[in-house]
Amino acid sequence: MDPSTEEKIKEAARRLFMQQGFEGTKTRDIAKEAGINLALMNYYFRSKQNLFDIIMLEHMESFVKGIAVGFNDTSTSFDEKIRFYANAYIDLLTLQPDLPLFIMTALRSNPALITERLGVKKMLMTSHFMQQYTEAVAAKRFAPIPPMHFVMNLFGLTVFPFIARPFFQAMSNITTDQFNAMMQERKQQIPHWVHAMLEVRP
Amino acid sequence: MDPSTEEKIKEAARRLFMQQGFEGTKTRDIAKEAGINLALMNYYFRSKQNLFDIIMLEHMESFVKGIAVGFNDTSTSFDEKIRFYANAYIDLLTLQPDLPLFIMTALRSNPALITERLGVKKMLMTSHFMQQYTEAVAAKRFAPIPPMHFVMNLFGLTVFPFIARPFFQAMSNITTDQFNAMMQERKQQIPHWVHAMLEVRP
DNA sequence: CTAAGAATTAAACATCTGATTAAACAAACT
DNA sequence: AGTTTGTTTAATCAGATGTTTAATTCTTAG
Repeated sequence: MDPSTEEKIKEAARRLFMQQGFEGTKTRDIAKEAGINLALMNYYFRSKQNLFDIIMLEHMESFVKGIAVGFNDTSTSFDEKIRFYANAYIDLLTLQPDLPLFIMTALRSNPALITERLGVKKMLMTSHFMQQYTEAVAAKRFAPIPPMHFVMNLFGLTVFPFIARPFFQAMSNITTDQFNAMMQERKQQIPHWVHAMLEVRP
Repeated sequence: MDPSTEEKIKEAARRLFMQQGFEGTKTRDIAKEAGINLALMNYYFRSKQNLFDIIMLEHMESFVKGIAVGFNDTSTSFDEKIRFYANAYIDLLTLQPDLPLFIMTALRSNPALITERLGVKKMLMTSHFMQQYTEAVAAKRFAPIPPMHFVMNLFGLTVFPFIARPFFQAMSNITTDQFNAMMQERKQQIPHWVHAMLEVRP
């Protein structure tokens, strides 16, 4: 069955907003991409801004949830959580490589979005994963790296290659397939690298 | 002495393009921010696109040069180069925190820019720094991490916190001053972390 | 079947936007 | 002085852009 008009608009808008941003995407582009009449965008979503907000919030949720999935599973070890995270998140980003840049650009013009709508702080900083981390630091099994630095490192190792992909592709002349293959390798390596950092003695 | 009209336009455009992107910045915004008549933008720079290209290339140069400065100094050791890089680059990004997002957004819509205009590959991948790296790997002093993964890790640890700053600030409720203080700490830590990763045995 | 409601369309609208023009003004030169 | 060259200004233009309207077509409940 064909997707509904409403869904066709959303799909087209997702693609275009993701690639070209809010101002770079024109209502007529959305209509053309969705194969619908221009007026239907306003009929179903009232305004371009409203459509953008809806899509933005959905993406932000999947971006944050994509990180946090598995972080509150009390049955897994710290190492298992890192392995699970790297796997799941690199899969997500391989399917939606423009997601981080889209989110960060939107947050630049409206930093309050993430504070208001989502319990990011609670979801991540008070997660079982971070509890395990701080316990291990307290027990001196890990180097005393402040939690926020640790989180920056973990996310940076995972997300940054996708944000700077054009840059890295220019540096190494690799195809997108080869790039994706590298990201698969990182699934295995990131847990090792993170583990090594946690052994650092001050 | 007052900056020239041409320079006033450039300064205003730099600020606005950086914060709001190309389409988000209107020619009338630039004129107002620069305190000049609307027509002068076209008089000095012919078109908004041309002005953007000029600014973009300047920023891209400082972004890439900012990385590569010190990478070809044959008198310094590998460790010294990493320490120098972390220091210099975090200083640069503290002064221009929106630079990476600006560059990456522009590269998304025009990935060829970086290939055409700048010898990134040569500047980084064939640098003295990377030679030292591959030699150390060959001599089994470092773990056999492919150079591109190593570069992704090094840049990711440095640049990603600036790109995702709104995200991290929401997570930890810190002020911009506190964030900058954390970045200063990373100057010291990143060399240690990178070093630890290079000890990983497969 | 048919009337009411929902969905779709082409056209129009008001405003915005990048760029140009012609005139006014200023500075430098002879 | 007057002339030329470069700079600035207000007004204007043509096209783009987000949204609305009124008419038309499609669906569906009675």
